[in-house]
Amino acid sequence: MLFWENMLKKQYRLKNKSAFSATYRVKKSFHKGGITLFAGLLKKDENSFTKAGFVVSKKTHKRAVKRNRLKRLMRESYRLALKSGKLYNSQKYMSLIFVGGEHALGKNFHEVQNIIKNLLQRLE
RNA sequence: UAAAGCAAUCGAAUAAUCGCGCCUGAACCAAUUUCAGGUGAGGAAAGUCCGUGCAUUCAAGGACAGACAGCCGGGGAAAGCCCGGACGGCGUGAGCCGGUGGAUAGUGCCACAGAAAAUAUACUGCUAACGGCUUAAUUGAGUACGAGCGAUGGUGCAACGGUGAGUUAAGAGCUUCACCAGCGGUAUUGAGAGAUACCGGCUAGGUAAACCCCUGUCGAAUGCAAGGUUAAGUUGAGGGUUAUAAAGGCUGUCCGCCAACUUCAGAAAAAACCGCUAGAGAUUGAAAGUAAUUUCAAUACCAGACAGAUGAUUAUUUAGAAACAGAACACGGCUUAUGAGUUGCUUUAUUUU
RNA sequence: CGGGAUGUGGCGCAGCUUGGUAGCGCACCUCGCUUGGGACGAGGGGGUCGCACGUUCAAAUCGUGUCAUCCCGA
Repeated sequence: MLFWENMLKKQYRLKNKSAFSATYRVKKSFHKGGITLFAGLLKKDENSFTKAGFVVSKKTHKRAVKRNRLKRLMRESYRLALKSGKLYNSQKYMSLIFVGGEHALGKNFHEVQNIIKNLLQRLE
């Protein structure tokens, strides 16, 4: 389980456009507190990494600083969840996308962390 | 002490734990990965309002359009840029603001009101000095017909210089006078925009952020998702390429120029690398200049991503809780947003000496 | 990153070119008609013209700046 220590380096992130649209096409989503979680297909190869993407749309807020802030909080929450092993069933999927909405913008780190944790628990 | 004005500066700090992009080196090496070290957002990175570099395509050249600038001098690659000055406006003041050529080149517009809104004398009016007429019969009285006048006119942002006197039949810049405004000329002064003084004639409405005129400047289009390289197939190869007309392309239009057609083969999507950061740079010092700025010397190399790196938590401190805000090819400006402070100079008011 | 538009009563739109009165439809209020309601008829109210500064005698209209929204291209 070495890769946990190095999680969210470049190769563990969801990157290209086709992978994003493929994940969206599954239409498996959960919503809580302004954050929406999209999950992709189940893994075919157990050794491949689960890739995660974080999205905050420009329509959510105009200022780049506030969008970046929410993205960083979501990424940090996911990283800490990985580190402590509280991933539940999320690693069965090839890809995960977290989409930040308008209601999640004002929240601090602990609130975001609880939301992410709750979303991960609901994955089957 | 209080309130202001201008200029400069700063754009949270420290520690611990967990993390990220890029570069260099080492280990293992096919790639990955690991370890160590270095480095890692702004004063506005923003808005994209101007101007450049750079790149590609087109362009023989010319004409007309078109765009931009608009007091003077200087700086600058250039700029709706900067500095110094002039003039005008605002403020008790320190200071601040100004797209500031031309209305005598021409055209247009100036609602309502008002006689009239720009060729003033059509209208309302004033005048019996002069001519005429009536009366009386020398002088006088009447009459606005001729003639003279431009003062009077409930307006309006604005009424063809203003106020006051003199002159007159009534009147008037009427050159008769005083002061003021405006125009022209001369002299002095200044590098110039201008300033000051004197003289002259007697007067010219406003609007050019209405069209426009004048002076000056400007190859055009597209923007790093430009554009180039890697592997095959990012189209290529062969023939034709005379004339006229229409459509098309080349710069917005025209002159002008290019090109047109056909045959064969091919045409799914994505990726990596270069461009990509050594520069109209940065910091420090010296010199020239009122300043903008320029020159010289020294020092160091200081983000380069591509779903896109600076974060999270805890503790302490200022102020228990820190503003506005995130590089995406680069640079010079402008504009806008911005918390708590600090420093220097200056002004006004009050109090004390 | 680049380009183009639009902001006017509660809603949807005119008016801007050529500057002087802000208008239309729906909605709202009152009255009439009706047993009552709707429809219809008559009357009425409601607008900082996104915001700020400027030009002008005068600005929704002209100029500059700014804010917001929408669309398009790669």
